[in-house]
Amino acid sequence: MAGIDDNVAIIGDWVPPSPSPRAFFSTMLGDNINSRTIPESPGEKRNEGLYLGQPEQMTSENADKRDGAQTSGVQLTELGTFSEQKSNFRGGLVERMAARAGFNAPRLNTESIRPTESSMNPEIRSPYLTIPPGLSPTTLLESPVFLSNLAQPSPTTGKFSFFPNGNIKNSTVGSDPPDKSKETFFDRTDSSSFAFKPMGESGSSFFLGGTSKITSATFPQQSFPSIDVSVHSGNAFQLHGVEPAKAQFESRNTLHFRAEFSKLTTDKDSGGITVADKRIFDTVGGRPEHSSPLDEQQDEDGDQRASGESMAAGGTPSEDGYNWRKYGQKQVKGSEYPRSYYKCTHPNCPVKKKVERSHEGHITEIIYKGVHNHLKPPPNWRSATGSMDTQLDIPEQGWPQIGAVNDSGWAGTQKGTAAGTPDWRNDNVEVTSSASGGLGPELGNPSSSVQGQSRTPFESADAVDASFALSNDEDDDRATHGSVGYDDEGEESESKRRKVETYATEMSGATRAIREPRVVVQTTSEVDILDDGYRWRKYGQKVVKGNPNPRSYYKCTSAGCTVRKHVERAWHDLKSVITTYEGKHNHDVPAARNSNHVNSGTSNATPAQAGIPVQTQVHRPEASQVHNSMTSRFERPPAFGSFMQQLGSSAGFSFGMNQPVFANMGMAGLGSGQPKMPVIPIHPYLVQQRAVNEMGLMMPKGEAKVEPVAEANMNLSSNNPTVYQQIMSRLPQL
DNA sequence: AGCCTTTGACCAGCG
DNA sequence: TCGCTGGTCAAAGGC
Repeated sequence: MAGIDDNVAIIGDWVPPSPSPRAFFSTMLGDNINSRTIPESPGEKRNEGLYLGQPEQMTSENADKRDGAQTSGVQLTELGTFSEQKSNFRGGLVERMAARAGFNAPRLNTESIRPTESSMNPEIRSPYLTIPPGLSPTTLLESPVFLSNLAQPSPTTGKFSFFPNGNIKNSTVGSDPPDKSKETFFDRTDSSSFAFKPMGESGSSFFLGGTSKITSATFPQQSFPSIDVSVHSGNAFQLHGVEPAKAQFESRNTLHFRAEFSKLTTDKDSGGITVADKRIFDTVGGRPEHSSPLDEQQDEDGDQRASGESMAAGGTPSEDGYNWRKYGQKQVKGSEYPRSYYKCTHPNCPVKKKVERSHEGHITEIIYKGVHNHLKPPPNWRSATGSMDTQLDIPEQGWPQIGAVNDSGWAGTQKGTAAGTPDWRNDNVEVTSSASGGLGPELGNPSSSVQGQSRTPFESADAVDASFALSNDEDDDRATHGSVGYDDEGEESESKRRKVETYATEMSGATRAIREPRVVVQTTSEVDILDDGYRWRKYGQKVVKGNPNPRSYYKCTSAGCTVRKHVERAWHDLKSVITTYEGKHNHDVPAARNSNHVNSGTSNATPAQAGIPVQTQVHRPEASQVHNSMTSRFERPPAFGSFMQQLGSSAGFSFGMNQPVFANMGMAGLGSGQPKMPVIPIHPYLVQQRAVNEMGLMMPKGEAKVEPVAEANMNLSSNNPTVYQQIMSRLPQL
């Protein structure tokens, strides 16, 4: 298989571990991608191909710039070269990681890899998943591209939805001329083999492409969609499939969706794939937009855009099924487009979302925050997305929370991992596990503050990344950030611990004045403890200097409860999410969540029990004071498991959740002895994110990453045609 | 009348 | 303390 080193290197470099593209493809193709080399010349289009996922590229405007007509397997083939390129870019960290991991990590020069236009521009943000009007973010995540996601509800709706129209077939992104390797790849790819036909329309095919795209490539047995998704949600994440560019996984209660769907046709002459159609889905809007160079002129882009825009702006129910009220708009620094702020119109619903829209009306980024505490509006209010309602809106039963991972949903996956399947996730279940079960026991002890760390792929076996720290100290965030990072390897643990202890939260002045007990929870995984069983209302978000990742501030919504927390991801340790609790306890975890622990299966087990390496460090006894019980808090919300089960049952397919996607996928280069990919924790919203995680696409936002296409999903379809079909048939019609 | 968008002002965190 | 920045508020207006 692909060299482990490469994998490791990539993984290490990319904080969020994910199967290396090379390994992945190697496995899939049955060929050693490593052997394939492509002449590199920075600035060449081939780079673009690699970064199909780039945000800008995904946009129609960018599409024009590109040789969009042709795509090739360049990305795929080039994956093998990523390591080399990337190392240059972040060599230091990578090397350290590699050293830690005990292997030699090839260097990757991410810069060179990046697309010329956007990637090089720091200002440019990685493209997120753009969901077309009519498509809810949910839909996107649940799209065929993310087969694994099929079993997952939309972040906001909890429903399985599909693309309004279009099929997802094999796809490739990039404008580079195909090379042999590419040809081989694509030749082998059966464009029709992976035809994903949503109920809606059959006419068009969608491809999720690289960086800003979700590409679903068809493989003989498996299809590998490349996903470029940025999701910020309880655990935000960005996936950049093929696109080495960036997948960012932020542990926040926000979701970023930016996706571009392109229809590609195989151009054997060129040996590559031609982008026949590219569509950008606008979450807010109701329908997909055609942005591909080819179609752009023809389609009613403008009209659609306008439509979508109006829908969003108008506050009409978006695809997610909820109603939103725009309460602000601002030009955010560093963002090319204005950001609009929306609140869920439902009374007392804390959910908000931020939408950045391009001048053309394309939604370039959507960030969801919070969890709906209510059911969706009547169907008639909703768009055709066909979202499901009750399942996600489960205030009482608990919304889908991370905790339930063990259940039918992600838990299943983990179980598979635990089972010994050479699934990288297994070992890395850290967050998920810890969150789901591991944390419970550890953090559950109110009497002691605990810092649990899960191991990251990069770290040595005994090392643990996810760290949960309880700290009462007041210090500044900077300390925390430092602690989270990998900067100090050998002393990392200790250093982190110390830093964490000194972690200071900048809460509101009032809060600070009170100096209430503070609990700092740092997780390597994506779990930010957002769904710790309590209900939170986000009351602020800000980007703290020194950390590109915004910090979200939450208040406990329980009457009389003064507990607050803020969640932030360490910039240098993208896997790490720092959650700081502050305030005292006057209530228990909401009944809905307390009952029925999702974790009931493995989740109840400690991380160690679950096979998840966890380190715990006692920091502050005070932590226990936060709320009444830390245990319940850190235990996975019961809802999730139930949620997943519901999904499975309702959807008529149960495989998805428990299916060890990667195991099945046979993650190349991810042998049992290989470094493990961290599993993304499931967030309230994160069912879908989870899917992304499984794909191993999570990457730090803004970080150039070489990511394989969405393997997991692909695998699903190919390996489980029946299930796939079932799912498809059961998907709501748009 | 109700709901939403627009938009300037305000607030709070941060350096 | 001031300026910058992001997020929110709230008045005004439109549908």
